[in-house]
Parts: sequence; C-alpha cells; structure tokens
Amino acid sequence: MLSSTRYNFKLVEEKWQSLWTKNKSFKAKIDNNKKKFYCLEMFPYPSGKIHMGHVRNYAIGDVLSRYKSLSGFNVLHPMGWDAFGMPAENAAKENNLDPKIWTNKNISTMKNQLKKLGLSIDWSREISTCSEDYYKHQQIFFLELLEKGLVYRKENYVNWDPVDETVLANEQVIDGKGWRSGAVVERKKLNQWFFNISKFAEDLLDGLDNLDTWPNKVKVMQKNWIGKSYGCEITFKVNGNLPVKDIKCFTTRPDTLFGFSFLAISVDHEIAKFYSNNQKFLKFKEECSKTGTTEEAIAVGEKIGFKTDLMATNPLDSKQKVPVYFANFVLMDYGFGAVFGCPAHDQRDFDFAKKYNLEIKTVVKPKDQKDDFEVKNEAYPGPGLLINSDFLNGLEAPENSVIETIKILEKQKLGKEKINFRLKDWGVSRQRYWGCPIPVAYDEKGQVHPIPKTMLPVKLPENIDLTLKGNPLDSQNKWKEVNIDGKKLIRETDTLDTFVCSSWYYLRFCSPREMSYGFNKEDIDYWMPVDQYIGGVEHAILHLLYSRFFMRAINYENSSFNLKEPFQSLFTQGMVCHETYKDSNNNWVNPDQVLTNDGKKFFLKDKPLEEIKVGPSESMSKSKKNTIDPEEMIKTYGADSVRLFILSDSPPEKDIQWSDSGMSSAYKFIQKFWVMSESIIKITENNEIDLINNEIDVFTNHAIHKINNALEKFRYNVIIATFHEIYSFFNKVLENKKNYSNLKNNFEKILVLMIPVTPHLANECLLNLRKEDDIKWPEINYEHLKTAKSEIVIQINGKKRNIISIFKGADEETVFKSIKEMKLIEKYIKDKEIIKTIFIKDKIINFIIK
RNA sequence: GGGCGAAUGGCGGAACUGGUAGACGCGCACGACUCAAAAUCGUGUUUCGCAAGAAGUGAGAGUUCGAUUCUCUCUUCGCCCA
Repeated sequence: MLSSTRYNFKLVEEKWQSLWTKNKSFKAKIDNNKKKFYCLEMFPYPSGKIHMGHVRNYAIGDVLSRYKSLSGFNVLHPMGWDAFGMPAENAAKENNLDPKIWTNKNISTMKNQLKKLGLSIDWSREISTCSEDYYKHQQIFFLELLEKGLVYRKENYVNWDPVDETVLANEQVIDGKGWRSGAVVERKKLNQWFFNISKFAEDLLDGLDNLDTWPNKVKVMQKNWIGKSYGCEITFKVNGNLPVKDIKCFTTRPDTLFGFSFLAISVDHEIAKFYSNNQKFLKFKEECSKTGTTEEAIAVGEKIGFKTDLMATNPLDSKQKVPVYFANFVLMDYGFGAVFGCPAHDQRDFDFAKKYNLEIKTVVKPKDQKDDFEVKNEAYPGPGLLINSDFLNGLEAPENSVIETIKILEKQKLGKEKINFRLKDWGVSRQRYWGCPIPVAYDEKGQVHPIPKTMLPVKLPENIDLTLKGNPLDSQNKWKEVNIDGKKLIRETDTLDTFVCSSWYYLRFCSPREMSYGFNKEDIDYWMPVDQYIGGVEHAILHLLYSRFFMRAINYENSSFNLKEPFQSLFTQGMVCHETYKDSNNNWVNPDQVLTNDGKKFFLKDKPLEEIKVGPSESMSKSKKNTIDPEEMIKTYGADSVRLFILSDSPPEKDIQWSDSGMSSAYKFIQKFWVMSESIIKITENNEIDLINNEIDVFTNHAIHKINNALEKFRYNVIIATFHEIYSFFNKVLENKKNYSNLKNNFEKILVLMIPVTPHLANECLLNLRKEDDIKWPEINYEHLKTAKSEIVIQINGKKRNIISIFKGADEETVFKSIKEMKLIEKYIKDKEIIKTIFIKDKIINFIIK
C-alpha cells in the first residue's frame, strides 16, 4: 500500500524539538498545588560523543518523566555534566589543548546529540561540575565538613608511577604496572585528605532497610562493602628484644584462640619503626609493596612473612608463646593492622603456616566428624563444635562459641567485644589538575588554614603546561602563593576526587543558579528526594554510597537540613551489547565495516573477499570496536525509531543486543503507524451503532491498563509489544469499514499512550487528529474492562482439554450443564467416574476422574 | 571459597496474587504484487506425528486438583565480594 503522506521524521522531529525549546515546555517550577516528581538519570561524563548506553539510560528516564508529567505530576527532569576527570587531562596532554576547551567542546556536541533524541529535559537547569559556579559551592561544603570534623588529613599509600612521577588510580595499574609508562608501580606514602565516611558506617547500613524500591542486589553490594563484622579486640602480651609490651588485634573468630600459632602484623605497623635500619626487613617491605594495595591482589598473591624478635602469649593459655611475623597479607587499614593466625581454620593462615612450618592445631570439627578430626590439606573454616580447646570444648561454632569466648575474655580483661567495619574512609585527594581545588593553604609549619569563604572559589590556574611530570598544580608557583590575613601561605595542590562532584549534583539541580550556597532550602524542601534515579549498575557501590554519605554529612549538626537518603527509588539498567568482529589479522573491526549476505558469513566492506570472524556479543566499547553511533542512527531512522528500538527488545534492567533488523523494524513501525493514523484522521464518523464500537472501547481500555502496568514496573519492552498489538487491532478495524462513532476518540487516547516512547510521532498525529493541546494521560473506564463472557478452561486431571465461552459469573452448576450439553469432554469421561470437581469462577473447571 | 541472581522455540523475550505456556518482535517458509528484484502486504512458524494425539519452561524430586510461578537437591551461566 503506497501512501502519498510518507512520514518525514526529520521535519517532524525538528519541528517539535524547536517547539519544545521555544515554549520552554519542560521548565520545572515549584507549584505547591501539584505533586512533584524528580526524575534523574546519572549525568554523563563529556567524553566526546554520546554512546548507546546514554541513549538507553536517557530514553528510559524520558519515558518515565513524560508519563509522570502527563499524569499530572510536576516533573523535574534535569541534565548536566560530570565534567572533571582524567580523560580531559590525558586528551589535553596528547593534543596540547586546555582541558577546559576540550571539555566544553564535548559538552556542546553531546548536548546537541541529546537534544536530537527529543528528551523532555529542563535545559535551563544545566550544570557542569567543572564550572566555577559549581565547584565554588563544593569548596564551601568541603570547609563546612572540615569545621564539623568530617574531613581530615593523614598519610596514606598511593600507587606511584616512578617514571611518570605521578599517582595512579587503581584502574590505571595493570598487572602491577603503570598503564602509560609500563613502569612497576610502587607504594608511596603521601599526606592526603579523607572524608570520614566510616563515622556513618552503621547509619549507611541501617538506611538500606528503608530503601525498599532499590534493587536488592545493589543493597546487598553496599552491605558487603560496608562489611560490618562482629568480633573481639584482643590485646596480646608480647616479649622479646623490643620495648613493646602488647599488640592489639581484631578478630571475628576469638573462639579459635586455642589454634593460635602466630601473630601477623602489617609492615606499616608501628613496630616496624624498630626495623627501619634492618636491611633484610627493608628488602622484605619492598617486596610487599610490589603486591599492590588492593585486597584482591593480596588474596591472590603469595603469602610471605618476616619474623620479628617478638613472641606473643596466648591470652587463654599463658604457657603458649608464638612467633610474631610481619606479613604481606595484613593491611594497616583493617582492624589494628594485626591478626592472630589460626592455620587450621583460615586458608590464608594455613598457607602461611605451611610455608613457615608453624603448628596447625585443629580446634573446630564438623558435627558429623569424630573428636580426633584433624585438618590436613586445607583449612576448615566451616561451622562445627570446638575441640582441643580446654574450657571451650563442645561449644557450637561459630554462633555460640564466639559470644562465649568474648564473654570470657572480657571477664578476664583480656579483650573486649567490638564491631568492625570494612568500609574505609574516603580518600579524596587527587594529584591532578582537572578537578576541584581543595580550598586550604598551609603555613611554613605545615598547619592547615581554610581559605576564607569570601575568597572562594579557589579557581584553577589557566594555560598551564600539563606535559610536566608530577602533580601539575605543584609547579604553579605563582598560583600556589596566597595571602590570608597578611600571612603568606602555600595552597594545597591536590584536587578533589570527581566522585565528590557527583555526590551532591542532584541537590544543585534543585537550585542551579543559587549564588550564595549550593542549594536553597525552599527548592530542596520541594524537590528532594529524587523520586527515581536511573543509571548503570557499575555505580552500585561507590557513587551511590558517597552520595548517601554526602547527604548525611550535610545533615550532620545541621538542624535545617532534614534529608539523609538522596534517592528514593533506584533503577539500574542493563548494558547495550553488540557482536564483536575480527579480521584475519585479529584486529577488531567496527560493525559499519562489516557486510553480510545471509547473516551467516561476514565480510569486510572494503575487501569483500576477506571473511570476518564473529565473536560473542559484548558490551559496546571503543576498544572492541563494537559500537554503533547513536547520531548516525538518529540521522538514518529518526529519534523516535531509535527510542522505540532501544526500549523494545529486552526489559530495561537486562542487557540488550543491538540488532540492525530490530532497528529497521522499529523504523518500519513508525512509518506504517503514521500511514494508519492518517487514514483514521480522514474517516468521517457517524452515530450509527455498530458492534465494533464496543470492541474498540474494550481494546483501548485494555491497552491503557496494560501500558499503565508496564510503566509502573519498568517493563518498557511490553509497552512496545502493546504498540504492535494496537497497530494490528486498529488496522483490522479500518479494513472492516464499519460505522464508527468512537474510533477517533479512542485513537486519541492511544496516541497519548505513545507520547512517552515516541513523542514526536505521537504529538504530530495528535495534532493532526485534533487541534487542542490539553493532553492528559487517559483514564481507564473499568466498565469496558468487564466483558460479558468469560472463557473457562476445562481440565481433566489438571490437563487442559477444552474451553467454554459462557456468560460472566456463571456458577459451577451452569458451567457443568453447558459442558455436558455441548459434549465438550464426553470422550474423556465416558465410563469414568468424576470424583471431584474444582471450580474457579470465570477461570477454570477441573474434573478429577478415575 | 562466600553472597546475589538467572535459565522459557532458531534468536530477543511475554505470562496479573499458582489457573489457556510461547504475547510482541526478529529470523525463516510459503503466497500476493512484479518481466525480475527490492520494498510492501498476507498466511504459517515449540517439538514429534499424515492425523487423532503426545511431550514440553536447564536436570531431578516434592507440595497441589493444577507449578514457568512455591520448596529442596543438582548443573550451567552472569554479577558482586574474596
């Protein structure tokens, strides 16, 4: 069927987008008579161009925003830029560009691309974390936290690249080597700033219980990350050639004390100072520093130790003395930097004991084992009963035995109950240029002086040479000097971790142009918390935890701020994946260079004889060259088609496979829907009563019902499926050429249902159908959902055998009579006895026969 | 090693609180239009079977009149922590 009115997505989409801009259609204003809805997607890093992951993220958010807005909510749907960070600095180095110029250029490109997607964003609230307007307030927060004692400075280890003379982030260390220089990374101690997040560990953990609309897996991840553990602080008496009397340590298994065979301490433990001239020790320490600082590196790596001159006494058995070792698997950050070794019941200790020939004494046996059970080839960390443990024998491990042992230790003043958290304080210092300057300065004694608020923001110096080695700000001698109250001071040259910027941006969106402070009370009282936060699960731990911390930090000792949880609901969307391609030289090949005739064999576009190897579908990434450029897709198919496709194939929380055929099918749908819509618009309705009118009512109300359900549950793929059903239903209705009195009225409702997913198409069709612009989400008329007849499934012994259509609400007797009259199950029940009948009204009748 | 989750046609997936498994889309097959192709439209498409029918939601058990859905064991895969 050819149509003269081919849908010109380009014209229509441009028209609506400029209309929305002109009318400020999505500008959010406080309105106390309306219920607010704050919809936020994680803001992008301006890396250059938007990718399909962005498209999916923002399409999901846009569907929700538009739906809520049409349903009468006052919607806040803002967008901004997570604009500080290393890529800008790296790009600047490579191209000899100012990071600011590079970043702003990317922002403008990406903003343009996002606009072409037709998102319902209030662009008047756009923020960028690298602008002085933004980071000024961040510096104020920093100083407030400093006043409250939530920020402090301490020495800590960093990954140090000795060639580039720079500090590396964990992800920049690959196999223990610097990603850029390839040099072996060292551990180096630096004075750094920390946020006291561990102070809120308990509260951050408890708060998770109230976040019932967060995905459970995210809550579990946060819980594990916080890592609350119940145990005991034990002070071990030690003696030897050093002036040390005791060593404190934390353990979750004090009940295994009778299996004690060594005490291990971190190489950073204060006892190490007695070995600062010991060449062997220093060599050992250097060896340890090669293991890296991550817990995983330590767990996987070989366990090595350095024996001290000390012997530790078992607090439960003063006769037992065991050696004290420095060991590479003990971290200073956890507990007290000391652990007691019980090889029989901890694999790490077991490996260590084997290596250094230490005693392995079994003190826990599984319940089904005899008392002479002995640990042999590997540690037994499981539950059981205590053995070989004197007065602890027979206790149930670990539940009872731990509690009982702690009681005994407390009574004898040898230890005390302690709750320990895995969560460490948040190190926020970065030795980088492109970040928010930390607003403090130091005098010659090294004392910290906050920069007075009137002198904020501390701006980044411009036009600096980033190719120099070391921390870029450190070489800015002129910039570093600052005069406060007549005193000459030197500025802090570290900048803040970019996670700090993203820890409060959702507050800034409420008051994006407030000059005096990061936000104002009236705005956040109305808009906060974020009703729906949407983003990738990769931020499940750090970003979300830091944001939750930041709210608590602002809340702390602040009576006018009453918020703790920034994100009421969280939704984590899946990734966008694509097949990977490699040529004969094993180089990755971009999909747009690949051709296929039959979908089985793939060839290189430029060299049609060269066959391409098809690899598994993986998350789109530049390194594997399996990306699809959203801008290209929008250009070819239009924003509505791209939105339709990216939402159609998989539920939003799961990964989606990009497919060309799926994409073009979405495009075809838009085209044919338009043609149908035009036909409906041309129809002249009359008032004749026709059965089909009722059918249209019933169908439409079912469709509203289905789509409402799918929207509430984020089953957006089901919405698209319903669109297809809508199309085929209305298309059939049209072919019937009956008399309608309610076709347009119902179709209008359908078009509104489509606005969230395909806003340009739906709005254009709506405009052509009727001229008013008071668009509201359609209400369900439940009368139409009640059908006159119901289909009752007839089962024999629980198996479906037939189906009967009968008036609604028919009772068992009536249904049974009809079934008999119509001889629907005669062949199944003749010569058989019905011993039981299960009847569920309007649903099912099940005969149990013998 | 621990925790969490998943498994449904050739593929992506649907199925409200246990009640018609496979919606919708892709792919495929056939047909219409065409000199032909593309595009478009129509029909069909879980498997076995000519059919009647039977089997069927990773495997095995259990609860139930009835299980994709609830319980247990196992397998595989994914994610997080180690």
